[in-house]
Amino acid sequence: MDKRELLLEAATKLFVERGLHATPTSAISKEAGVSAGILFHYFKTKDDLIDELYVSIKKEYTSSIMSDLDKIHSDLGKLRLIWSNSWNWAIDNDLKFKFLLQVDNTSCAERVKTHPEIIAKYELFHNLIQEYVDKELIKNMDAYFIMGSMFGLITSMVSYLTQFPDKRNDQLFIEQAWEVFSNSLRP
Amino acid sequence: MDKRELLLEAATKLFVERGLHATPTSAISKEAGVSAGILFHYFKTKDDLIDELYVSIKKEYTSSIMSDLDKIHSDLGKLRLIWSNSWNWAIDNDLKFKFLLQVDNTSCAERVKTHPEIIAKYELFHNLIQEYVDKELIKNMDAYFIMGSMFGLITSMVSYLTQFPDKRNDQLFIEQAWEVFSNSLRP
DNA sequence: TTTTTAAGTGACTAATCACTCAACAAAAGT
DNA sequence: ACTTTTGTTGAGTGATTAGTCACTTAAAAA
Repeated sequence: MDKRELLLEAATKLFVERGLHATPTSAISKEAGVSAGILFHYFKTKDDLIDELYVSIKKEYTSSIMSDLDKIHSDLGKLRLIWSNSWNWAIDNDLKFKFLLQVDNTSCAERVKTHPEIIAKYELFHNLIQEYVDKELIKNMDAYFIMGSMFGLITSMVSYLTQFPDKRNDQLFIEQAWEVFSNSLRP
Repeated sequence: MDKRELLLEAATKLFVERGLHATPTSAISKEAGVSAGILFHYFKTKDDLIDELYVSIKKEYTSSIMSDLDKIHSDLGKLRLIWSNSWNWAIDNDLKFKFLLQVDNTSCAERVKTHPEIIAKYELFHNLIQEYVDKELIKNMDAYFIMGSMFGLITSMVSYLTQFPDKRNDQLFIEQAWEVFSNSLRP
């Protein structure tokens, strides 16, 4: 078992449960079942661990929302796939998603948001949105604003589905939620 | 000058700048220009300070978004006022808003979300939304889902306006943003 | 085989932290 | 005037924490 990975997993769990400020490194290594010292072999400092964890989860998220797009050929179909990819990933990885929410609005996210690989993924997403704007499939506004609105709606949907898990398989609900989302972007 | 208030203000600033986990109580009292001990005269513990800060800001926010509603008589006008109240408050109080974002997704928000005064404000808001749903002014979905969508969109709009401040007075932008919002709720 | 490099341990430490407390100052009561 | 209550200080304390280090084990490289 990769101890680095064990540490990242343990950190995710504890950070979400207790918050960054209430999770000592000793608790992380204990939860991971490894020695206290090894954490500082893989990560220079605690902040370094937080940064790397944030980057790796952000990468995973941004990758997963763009997956299987090539299998869909209609334009709105692609948008709907991104939408469902997003909330599906968030629900399947709720600890990771909660960690993202917690750190996204934090100063330590600033340190990290410039990471080239993450910027690249966002550019990809941005270009796709811009394409839709150009094709007049969605409202003619700044693509970054539209991306933000998407994330805002997806985040609130995920929070709702976390609170009411039985809605996850409620096709009527899913369809209505999609309508809320797609109506908001309609030109 | 009320030292309790000075402490809360200093805490807001530092928590947003450095994060909860990197802000010692000593830094808070220093920033507030008061002695280290007085913090524990007004707040039992550091967590208590965080809780009280969160509650007071949340109260202020929930109050302000519902203000002046009685001056408006058309239904959609009221909804639009809530919408603009929200992002105006968030922009005028960006530190406080950032603090809310940071703590909202945290385990320590759980401790506090049950606060009766906050629940009361949300009930008020919830009832208004439910009224709109009943009048078929907005989509027939669970009012809590709709509230969540509203907050999601408002949050993303505020983030955007924080990044591009010159858009704040761009009437075309404001109007389009309102359309995004109101379209999303259209029945 | 021998040497070098990397992975891993856990007791240890220096620094930091949340929080206390004895002393004092200023109102507020009486 | 005197007493009580409340606000305020900052040095001090014990506990906790991030991070180190001397050392062990394992695996590559030479």
